Amino acid sequence: MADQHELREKGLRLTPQRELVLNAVRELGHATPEDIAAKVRETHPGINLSTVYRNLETLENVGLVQHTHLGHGGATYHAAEELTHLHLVCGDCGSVGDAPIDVAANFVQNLADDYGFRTDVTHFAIYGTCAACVK
Amino acid sequence: MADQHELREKGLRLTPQRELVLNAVRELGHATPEDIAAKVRETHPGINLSTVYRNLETLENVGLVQHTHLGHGGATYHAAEELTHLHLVCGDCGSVGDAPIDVAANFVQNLADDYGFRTDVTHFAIYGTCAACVK
DNA sequence: AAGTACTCGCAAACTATTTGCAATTAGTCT
DNA sequence: AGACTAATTGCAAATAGTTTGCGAGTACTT
Repeated sequence: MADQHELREKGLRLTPQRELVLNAVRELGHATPEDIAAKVRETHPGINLSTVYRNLETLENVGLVQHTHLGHGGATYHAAEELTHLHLVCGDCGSVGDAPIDVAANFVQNLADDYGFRTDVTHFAIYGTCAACVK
Repeated sequence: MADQHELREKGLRLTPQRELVLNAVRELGHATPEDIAAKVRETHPGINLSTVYRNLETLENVGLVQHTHLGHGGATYHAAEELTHLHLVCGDCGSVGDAPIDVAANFVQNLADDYGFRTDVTHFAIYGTCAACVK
């Protein structure tokens, strides 16, 4: 298992709980820690919420998952492989749409040229009003 | 006082506390509710933190202030008049830089054209690595 | 098979924010 | 100026989300 390799390199283990958390993140796409815990509990009811938090942190350090801020408060997690889109959060209806990173290419380039800032557009959501709510 | 007018229109009052909160937001630029409470307490020690929260909410409804998400968890508040720049948050050193909205004009236009999404670029921070930390 | 250090579950601690309620007060009316 | 009414305040307690200390358990190394 490839995941095991990423972990062992840093002296970490691939425990059943850790694997379950990772799989849940991969299945769910966008998910809060609570969502992930709920998913894992479907098959493994005993898992503790703090274990989910700790494993998300660990998996993020190793580079297997990443988190994004979609709204007020909670972060949501993604598998690192799937982080190829940015998030359009609608302030009116709360929906979360996706858009390919390309639409921001120009913007990212501007920031790099003018400010030397290397942007990660996927980390924070793009906030505004979706097409449905604009009308 | 112009502020009073905005408030009374909706049946709201301009109390000393509310005025202090608004002035603090204007002076501080970027500030968390805690920062604002601390500022207000310099001249008015008795003010309660929940009053600050309630007034920020009220002032936001009226349109005198707005909030932005700069980091994990906490929101930061700005006077509405000053919301003419976006925030570049560095994930390494935590610094917050500013950039004029213009650099995002192109990006915003893309989202409008392709997705009908009306973007508010100032609401969430732009996350990445600042020039100093890149090197 | 045994040892070591990483992990787990649990409960309690924390941080940030919100709410209920009784007392107070800004703005309106007379 | 004085009275009235609904908005607002302070306080304390509640809530939500996340983190931490600790003893028991266990994955991986040799």
